[in-house]
Amino acid sequence: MPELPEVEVVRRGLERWVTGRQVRSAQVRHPRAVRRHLAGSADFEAALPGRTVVAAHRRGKYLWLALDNGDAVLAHLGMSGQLLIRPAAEADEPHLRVTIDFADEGPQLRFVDQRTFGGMSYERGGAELPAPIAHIARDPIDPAFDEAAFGAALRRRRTEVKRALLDQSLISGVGNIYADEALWRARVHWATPTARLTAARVSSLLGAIREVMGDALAAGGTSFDSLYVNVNGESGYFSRSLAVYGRRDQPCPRCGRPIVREPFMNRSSFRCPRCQPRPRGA
DNA sequence: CCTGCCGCCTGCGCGC
DNA sequence: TGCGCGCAGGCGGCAG
Repeated sequence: MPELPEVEVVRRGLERWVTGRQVRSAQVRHPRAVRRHLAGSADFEAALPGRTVVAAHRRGKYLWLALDNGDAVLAHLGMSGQLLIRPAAEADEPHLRVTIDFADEGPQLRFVDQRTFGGMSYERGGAELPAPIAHIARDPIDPAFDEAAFGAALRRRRTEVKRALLDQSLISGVGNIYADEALWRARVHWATPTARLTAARVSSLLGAIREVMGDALAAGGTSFDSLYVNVNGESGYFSRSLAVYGRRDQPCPRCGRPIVREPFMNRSSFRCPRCQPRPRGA
């Protein structure tokens, strides 16, 4: 379940191992992996040869490789996606979806994705910011993130705070795990109406989001310093330090009360019933 | 425009 | 043992 910190680790890996290299060929191994590329697999494969990767960018959970002609390769890891750097001679992974080879005959870039919620597309003119993600808000560790504008927009919403945190057009990069962790750190109940949040509470919540992501990034930052780029949310490097997510019936690290799991949008929310009491009327 | 909800996918773990 | 089901969940698209 890659969220912002995991995706940023992948971006750094791509920056290190792929920028400056010229593509020789691209192979789509499973058409669903390029379903967002409306022109189809053959068009995706034809667009890449000869192009040189000039940068690796990220916004929220989206990644893109800027190319020397102003175009870009856009990628989203979805639930289970991985971008791997592997020698061409290495055996295929069971869920290998896309392969990109380079003219230098060095290691390939492979997109592996078990559940195929993720995917890639070739975006003409997308080097700066690919059109399909123009609606994605800046993320909380982006220097250009506008805290005041975020607070105002958040409090204008007529919804619950966790729904708002998961809305990538309001703030990007936050998924179910870090939403629960940040809400716990800020002692906010997931169902708190956004309209009822004070500016101070929004500021504290944003601080908690940055903190939990910063911790994750620090923990994960060591795993890309080798010949591979890897994301694996399930066995993730950060899962050990989670306070509430997935910890039903286990003691709250702060007060010891058992963590509760509650249904939320056909999924789950985890919280401490003492530190994060349900707001009146919610 | 705004908000809420569905369905896409696959593997795993559980209960019967 | 084996089967079926619930669960994991980001996000585009659509309904109201």
